[in-house]
Amino acid sequence: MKADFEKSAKERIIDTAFDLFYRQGYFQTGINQIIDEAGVAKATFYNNFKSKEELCTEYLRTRDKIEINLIKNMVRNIKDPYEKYITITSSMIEHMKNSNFRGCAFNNMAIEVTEPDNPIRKEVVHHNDSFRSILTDVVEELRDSDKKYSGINVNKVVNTYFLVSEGALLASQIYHDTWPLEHAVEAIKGLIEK
Amino acid sequence: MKADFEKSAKERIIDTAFDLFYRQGYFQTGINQIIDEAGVAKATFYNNFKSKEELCTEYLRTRDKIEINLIKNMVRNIKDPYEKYITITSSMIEHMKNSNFRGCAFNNMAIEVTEPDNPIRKEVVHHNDSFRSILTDVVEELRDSDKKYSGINVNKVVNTYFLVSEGALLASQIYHDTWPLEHAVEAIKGLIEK
DNA sequence: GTCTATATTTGGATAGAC
DNA sequence: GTCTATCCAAATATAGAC
Repeated sequence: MKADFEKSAKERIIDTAFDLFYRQGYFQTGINQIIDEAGVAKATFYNNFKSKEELCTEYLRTRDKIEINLIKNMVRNIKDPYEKYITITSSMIEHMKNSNFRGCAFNNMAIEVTEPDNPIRKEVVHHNDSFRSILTDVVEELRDSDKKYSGINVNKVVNTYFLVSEGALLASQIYHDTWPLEHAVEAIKGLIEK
Repeated sequence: MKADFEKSAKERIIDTAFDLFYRQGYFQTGINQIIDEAGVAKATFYNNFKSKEELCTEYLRTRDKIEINLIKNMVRNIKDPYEKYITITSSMIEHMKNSNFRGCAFNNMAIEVTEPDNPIRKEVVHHNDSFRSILTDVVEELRDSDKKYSGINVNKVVNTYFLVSEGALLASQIYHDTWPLEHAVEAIKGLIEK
């Protein structure tokens, strides 16, 4: 990780957006605050980004790379397929505590930006697709790991897992509490017990 | 339903907020647009509401009454307990199509308004509690309706049902498609089949 | 209670000097 | 490329006449 003074103006702007868009939301964060905290002049901002919207899509692409890599590394570092399956959801509990229960940066953004065809929303869909793809790999590996899991219908389990985890992340944000995620862990255990 | 010209200024303002806050979002809807479309003067607005935030809480209280009544009436008008259980989620499919996939007005609002202690968020939590309460009634009635359902663990089913339906509503909004809700219907059927 | 007019701040975005 | 200064529109909210 570079120190701040080693970073280009563009990197500092994206770093700042990373924090502010997530914590405060998109429409509650103005360009003026971003350039103040990034320590750049306004003209420098518009020299690097043609608009606030373009900054947002670049920010989301950066965040997607980071978060997807984090999940992939986490999955790679766990040997037991069942533990992989559980940890994808259980690890969200600590994440929510650390982020003051701000939930999913991507889904939050899609809810704020209401127009379905906005480029920002395409990044959000892409991130959800990537997450579902990881889920599919993990559930397939689980199914093939032991005879007792051989009856798993991968698509059905992945779809329900996805809905439960998204719902739990959202409910945890609404209630400012971890109970929805704790219940989600129990629910996804139940998905493969039939 | 009163005609527009019969309504007070306050009623017309809330009607307008009802439409605009949902369709455009809270921070993308300004007071100026609201008073224009409601056909009232700005001073009339501030004579009836002390701030935009107060309008929002009153709007949410109005919407909560309407939506909770709709669900309660729907449940009341269905005789079969299993059909009640299913329809709570399946009816959301048409709702999403009709609203251009804008999802849940309450959860959207809580995501936009980031401060956990904001009065607006208390209305959102209250609405979710009311929905969970209806779910509990419906699942209890299902459990008591037939011996084959007697093994249902009401709390577990309600919690998972809640997460699946919230997740499906959100995913349907993100993907601008009904598939998450269609899958959710299948998933909640599975919850009581064990 | 409802109007017009305005105060004040902030939004996103640009011009022109260096 | 980075700076200061500025433009213009829109935001929330208020004052004062009728």
